[in-house]
Amino acid sequence: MPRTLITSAIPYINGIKHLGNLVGSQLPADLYARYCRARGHEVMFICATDEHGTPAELAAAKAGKPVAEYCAEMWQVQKDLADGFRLSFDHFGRSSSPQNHRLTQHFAGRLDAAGLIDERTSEQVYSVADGRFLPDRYIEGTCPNCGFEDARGDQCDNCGKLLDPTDLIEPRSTVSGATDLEVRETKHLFLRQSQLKDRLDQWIDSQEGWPVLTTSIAKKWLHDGDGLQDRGITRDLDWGIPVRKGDAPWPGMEGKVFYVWFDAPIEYIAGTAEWADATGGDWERWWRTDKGADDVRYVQFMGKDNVPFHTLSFPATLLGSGEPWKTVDYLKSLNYLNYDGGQFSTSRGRGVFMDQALDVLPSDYWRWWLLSRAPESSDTEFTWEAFQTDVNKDLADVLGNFVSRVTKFCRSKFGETVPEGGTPGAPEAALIARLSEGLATYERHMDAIEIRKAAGALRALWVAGNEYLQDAAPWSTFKTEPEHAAMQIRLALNLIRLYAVLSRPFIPDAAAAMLRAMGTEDDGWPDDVSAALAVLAPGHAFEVPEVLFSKITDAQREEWATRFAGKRE
RNA sequence: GGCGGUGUAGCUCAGUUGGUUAGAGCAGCGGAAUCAUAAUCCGCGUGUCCGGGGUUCAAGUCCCUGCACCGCCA
Repeated sequence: MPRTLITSAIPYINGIKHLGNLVGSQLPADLYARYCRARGHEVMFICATDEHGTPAELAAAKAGKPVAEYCAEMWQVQKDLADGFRLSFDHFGRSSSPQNHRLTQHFAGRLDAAGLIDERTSEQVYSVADGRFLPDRYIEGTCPNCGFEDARGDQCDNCGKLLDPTDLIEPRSTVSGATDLEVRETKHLFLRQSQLKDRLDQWIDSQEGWPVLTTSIAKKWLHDGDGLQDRGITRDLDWGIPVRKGDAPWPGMEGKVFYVWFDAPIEYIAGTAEWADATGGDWERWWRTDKGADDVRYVQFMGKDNVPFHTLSFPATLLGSGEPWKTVDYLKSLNYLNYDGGQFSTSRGRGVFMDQALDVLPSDYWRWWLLSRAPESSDTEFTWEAFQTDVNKDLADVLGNFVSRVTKFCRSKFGETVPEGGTPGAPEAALIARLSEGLATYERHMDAIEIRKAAGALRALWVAGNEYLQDAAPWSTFKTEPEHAAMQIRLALNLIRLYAVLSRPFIPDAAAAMLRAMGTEDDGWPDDVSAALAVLAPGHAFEVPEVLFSKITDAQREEWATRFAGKRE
């Protein structure tokens, strides 16, 4: 049995994610996980919240809560939303877990033992009133270049000039507004990625068939300018994983934590360990090639902004450890989803956020639209007009109506059982041939994680059913040859079950409703279309389901377009 | 400023390693059917493939250059 390890980029703890974030990693990862399971793979699908760092601390402070409490609450919020979108994680972990503490410290210790860690001293701005060092962008002041009063320590938003925090006139902390800032020396650990440049380069060259987007980004970072830069992996913060060398203290690094980008990807492994601790499973057989993971295929999903960390930083950690860790085999990166001519904006509340989306429509609507229009080769655009017409057409008209017309016709002519009689002929053979070919196409695209193409292939299968029905015209044959009509409609009823099975990765709820209506639990992936279309035998009872997808009206569309146009607090 | 991406039918986008008359879905127009959520099915596209050079027997597909939009970085 093939074994597939799947991870989705882990969403930051701070706030609810929008649809662009969702379609960038979690949703396509879920599609693939569901597909692999349906094809009989042993699947481990891991996601988590990314909880460390300054933004989390500040968000907690704003909410008036201890950061640990804030994170625990927001984890639950994100978990519930993930459930709402039917994201089928085997485990949804937390980067703040004890497992991740242990593993992160372990990796740091190994990297140090391999001579890949440097201690370097630098100067950073310290806020006496806040009792902490401030990252550059949390310092504001007057721009020395243009006089803009709210320039940040890294750059002036008004004139665009790049700044050093010490350039600012009358600098202040954005955390507290304090002005008693001073420059202090501080020591940090650096991962010597530059030492691993050639190994990483080779490793990337050895990968087959990665998307151009992925390799071009990685190659750029490897070869651009002075090449791959060493990276600071610690910070002067309270909230995070304490710097330790494995189980031992790290002299001189007391009170410091690992940088969020060092510990976040390690949470993929730690999340699996969390799963193991919760279920009694074995996480090492997914991650250690010396302990059973050598036959695992590991696939990662992420937005394009995360590519450097997954092609370089995280592999540097794994390879640099000198231990036989499983590295990614295929990395699926996605572009951005834009919202109606601009970007989604968390701060301005522009666009649709996960909670709002579920508020407005069932998850299948979103899953289908986002996946079937996934931003694979370029950024893509969400508009309410497109969403309405696409969803109404694909889901309500083509698939939903097929289920309706078949079940209702059968009920009125034969009752709510699969009718018997009649003999399939050439049109039925042609349909099966066409479906077999279409199924192969669908599988090929899904195997390759070509999401839009897979959605198109699936839709084509739905269309094939409508075309068959149109040509077969059981409403017409029923008048003269009722047995022939019975055969035709029996085939059509079986098509509903087949569609449920094949569509399930995209629209799990609707698929479950279809199976329920067909009165069957047989959801096995079809090896043979002909056999799959004979599962529901004559005499088998079914029910006419509720309308699977009601249509989005113009009034709804207009209301939503207005509601989500922007300015949420 | 540096880097990367994008620019293909009204709209959203496909177009493999350059190779027959450039495609899909939606929208639009015409028709068939009436089982169905007025849903379905069939037919219909003379597009400067952003502009300009170049390489080639052959370029949307490679090279140079210009323009436009987007993003990232310092």
